[in-house]
Amino acid sequence: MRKRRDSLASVVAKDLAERIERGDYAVGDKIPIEAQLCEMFNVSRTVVREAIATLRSEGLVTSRHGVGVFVEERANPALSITKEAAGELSEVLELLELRLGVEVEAAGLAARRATEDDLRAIRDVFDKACDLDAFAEQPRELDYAFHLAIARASGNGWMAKFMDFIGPVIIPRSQLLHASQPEITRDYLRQMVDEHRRILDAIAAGDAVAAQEAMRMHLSTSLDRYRKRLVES
Amino acid sequence: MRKRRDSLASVVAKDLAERIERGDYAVGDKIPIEAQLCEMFNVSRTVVREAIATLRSEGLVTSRHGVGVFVEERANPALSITKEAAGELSEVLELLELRLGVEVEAAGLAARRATEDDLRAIRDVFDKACDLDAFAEQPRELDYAFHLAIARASGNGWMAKFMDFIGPVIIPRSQLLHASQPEITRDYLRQMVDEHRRILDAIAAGDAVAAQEAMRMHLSTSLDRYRKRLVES
DNA sequence: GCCTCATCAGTTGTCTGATGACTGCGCAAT
DNA sequence: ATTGCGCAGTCATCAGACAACTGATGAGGC
Repeated sequence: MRKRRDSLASVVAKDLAERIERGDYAVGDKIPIEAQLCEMFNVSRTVVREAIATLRSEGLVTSRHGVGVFVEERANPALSITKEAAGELSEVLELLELRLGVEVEAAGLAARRATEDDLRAIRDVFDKACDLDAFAEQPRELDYAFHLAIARASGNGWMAKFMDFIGPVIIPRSQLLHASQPEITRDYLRQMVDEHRRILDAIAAGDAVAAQEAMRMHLSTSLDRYRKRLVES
Repeated sequence: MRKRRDSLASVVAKDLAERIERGDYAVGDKIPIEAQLCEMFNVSRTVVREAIATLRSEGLVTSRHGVGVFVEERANPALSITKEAAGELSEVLELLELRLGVEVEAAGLAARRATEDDLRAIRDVFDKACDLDAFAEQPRELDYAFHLAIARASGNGWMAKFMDFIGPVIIPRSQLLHASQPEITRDYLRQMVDEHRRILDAIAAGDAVAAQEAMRMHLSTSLDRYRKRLVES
């Protein structure tokens, strides 16, 4: 009985998207004209147009003025993180696992490819975090900056983009997430710096395997901390 | 003099998005009501509503019926693959590197967590590809299906989503990409089946390290094939 | 004093009808 | 055969009205 929850426009958009995905309308096909859609869904043109505006912004269709609306070959299934998903602790855990895979590889590539500039950038961030007081103030931000610098040093644009992508989740702003995060002690920070140093050294030495291992170790530790947190709650 | 190129709605949407990104309206703030926006941009309500529908679908704002439209904290810088990027061979290469990192991890997780059903699903796809004639007909599709099954077996939703995400690039439809792909010989298919078998066996045996290594080997091979192709062209 | 609930103003959601703008196609003129 | 024109189909935009929802205010009962 919760039909009021979703607006008509979004219902129509979802339905249309489904039909397109299902292949009812093939790529390149023209979908029914506005008037027909109005009749199909028993809604006004306003609603239909808003629904199509949504699909268009998602790249599922394109409108051609005076001609019609056509199904687009969608090359962007847009990997996106929704708030709800990011709110679930278990989802954050899974995201961390994904991140581990990517970053281990990034560390390996960085060891092979990092330029002098890349290394300097990584070292800069690392040095900043060596000051435990500064590190304690922005633990997540500095940690993230370190990892981002490595992703950049991998010379792989997608990895850098990927880190941008999950950044907002790693540095959570919502209270919910903060509450569910492990507490940060002085000892923990020291350990972090140590782990960072191992990664940095391996990359600087150009030892890809060692860099991968160090990164895996580092992320596994924080993954375990989260896991413990999860079973506690 | 290109004013006719973009629809009013998209112009308004872009402008509003810019203002939001720029911080004119802070997260949580209510943006001006529809009537005011109409006045600001000198457009009708239809246009404003379509623009807002776009922003909403992008997660930049949320509408609350009877209250207003509010700026969302957008946690999705939307990792998306654009057509142009996917067209560049070098970009495909980098995407493959990213994929390698994710899939190596997925294989390891699958070895630890795969259920009976998961294993059956992987084996089904593998068996299909064992018939070299069938494999030759849809080499990329079957290979992709195998990898997708493993990602699913990892028990990590994000990894499965990630594979969905890059699927369209791995199974390219555009002529451009096909032309730039390595040619597929009978020998190559046999080798693929062999590599797949190693991965499958390791996962079935629950040997995470072996699964990771097998997967890394498998993807490295195809990465090398692409690299060779790149220097040739 | 405090709680309950009806009412109201403000805002988004939906509907309707009309007009403008653009495209593709056929047809006529050359 | 080519060119140009007009027409029908379709999307884009406008204008106005009403419906539905929310949050705040204030009246009334306890």
